[in-house]
Amino acid sequence: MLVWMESDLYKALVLVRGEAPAGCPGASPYNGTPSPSPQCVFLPAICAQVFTPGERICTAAMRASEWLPIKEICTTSGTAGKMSDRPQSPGCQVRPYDFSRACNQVLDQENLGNPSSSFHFSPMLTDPGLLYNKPTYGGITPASTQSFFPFPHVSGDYRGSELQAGEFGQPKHWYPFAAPEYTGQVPGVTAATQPTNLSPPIAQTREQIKIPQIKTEKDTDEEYSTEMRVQQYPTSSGAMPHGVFYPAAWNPSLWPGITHIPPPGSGNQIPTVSSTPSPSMSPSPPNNAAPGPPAYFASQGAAEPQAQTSTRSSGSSSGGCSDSEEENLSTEELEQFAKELKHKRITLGFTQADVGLALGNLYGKMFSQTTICRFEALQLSFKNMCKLKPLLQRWLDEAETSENPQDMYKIERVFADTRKRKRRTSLEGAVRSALEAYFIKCPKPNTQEITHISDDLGLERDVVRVWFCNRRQKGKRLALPLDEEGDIQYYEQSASPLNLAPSPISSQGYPPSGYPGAPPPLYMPQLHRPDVMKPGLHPGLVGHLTG
DNA sequence: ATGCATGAGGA
DNA sequence: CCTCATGCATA
Repeated sequence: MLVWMESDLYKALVLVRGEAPAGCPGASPYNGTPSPSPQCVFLPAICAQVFTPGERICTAAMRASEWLPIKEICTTSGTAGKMSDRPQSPGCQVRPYDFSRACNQVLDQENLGNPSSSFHFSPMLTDPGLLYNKPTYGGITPASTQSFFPFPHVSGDYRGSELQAGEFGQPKHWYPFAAPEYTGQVPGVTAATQPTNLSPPIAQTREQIKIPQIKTEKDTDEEYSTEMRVQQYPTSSGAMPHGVFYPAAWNPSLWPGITHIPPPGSGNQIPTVSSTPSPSMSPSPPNNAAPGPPAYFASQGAAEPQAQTSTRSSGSSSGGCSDSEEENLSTEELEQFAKELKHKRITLGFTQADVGLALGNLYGKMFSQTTICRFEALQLSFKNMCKLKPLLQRWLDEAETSENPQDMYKIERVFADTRKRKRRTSLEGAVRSALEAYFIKCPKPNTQEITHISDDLGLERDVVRVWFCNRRQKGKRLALPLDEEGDIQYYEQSASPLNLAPSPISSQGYPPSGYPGAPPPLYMPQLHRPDVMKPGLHPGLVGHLTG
């Protein structure tokens, strides 16, 4: 573990939340004291209060890449209340990995192709030795540190050049460095290469769309974006982008009988997650923000229709995830883990995107912020959760113990996005409502029906088709545990060809009175709830299903 | 955080 | 064509 002196903690701190609390003397980020990096600032000891135990700081005595966890000095969490994952204020970021992690590696890796400006600030690693002289890693030299990771490399076999288009061909947004304007949501690419994002302000896309209500984001009309983008990827293989590593072990089994086994005595007691800011096992403040009630584990059944309709609360998830890596998981375990992950991640100062990236670095298979987000929010299928959990678990373990968490991120890579992606269609409220209405009537329209709908709403068939696909998928994710919601309504799949009655929109200008902008209903495969619903229930019933 | 999209794999 | 996993782009 880390070896550090308490005194250091009082010497310098990082503005974890981007800002020091009001009334904190000398809270100014750059109050004259030299800081190891733009993100490390000196603050009076008194300011230690802004930190919460577990958070990481960088003392002046350390190097930019060395971050230590705050222990007891912080008992309050002044700003911990509601922080966003990403520090917003420039220069006050908590991105432990920022410099060092990049520089060390990037530089010696052939990554140079990209004269990305980001690389140029040199990380004051004047004395690298300091960074790696910890007992734990004794012997490791700075050089070797670059891609080292204590744990087993799941992917001894990076499929290096595999460069799967699917994974790497897309523009990824990722700001490994403390770019001043790191906005948090990873807007784009490094400034250096900020591409054409500058898409022409306008254009007329309407033409392709019959209805004015439909608009496409980013009006570039004709062409889908083809711009080149810079991608920053971790890489431990120099020239090789990370291959996508798929552990052969991923042996997704079908849906496990969803379980809800409250392991009574198990040390792993899991608090009831749903309702309250559950107590977290971690030492930090209660800000755990588990979004809503874990809403899934309910009907992912598609894969296994008849399996567990009303289960979800029984036996252990044997068969759950037959993944060599992970034992059988119960929903509780997953929920618990998700919360833990989120909490610790935030505590450690990592963003969801960071985690996804780190996984790529560690296992060769990276994930997007979206995926991590969904994982934390339990919005992935059970199977998927099971699959990801082991990876995240290991990341977490590593992040917690590593003294150089930055190492979890490495370099940046440049990728040219060659794929064209269809402009995202933005459906207007009324159209969405109409689709919802149709969905209620028929969650799974056939080709004809789709055509009908698309004609009716003036949408492209494909848009409609995809919408339904996504809607169904969403329905599954949103499915709430039956038990909990009691009367959740499940819309039955219209068995017969939709009598696509009147178009909610075109015929009436608005969704049928039945579902005025009704929130998405829950979609349940017929097999699950054969009898429960009938189209046309009132919106109120399904209202709670969507956020 | 989430809407729309892509693509693999499966009928 | 669907489901499912996943992600870009955006709210």
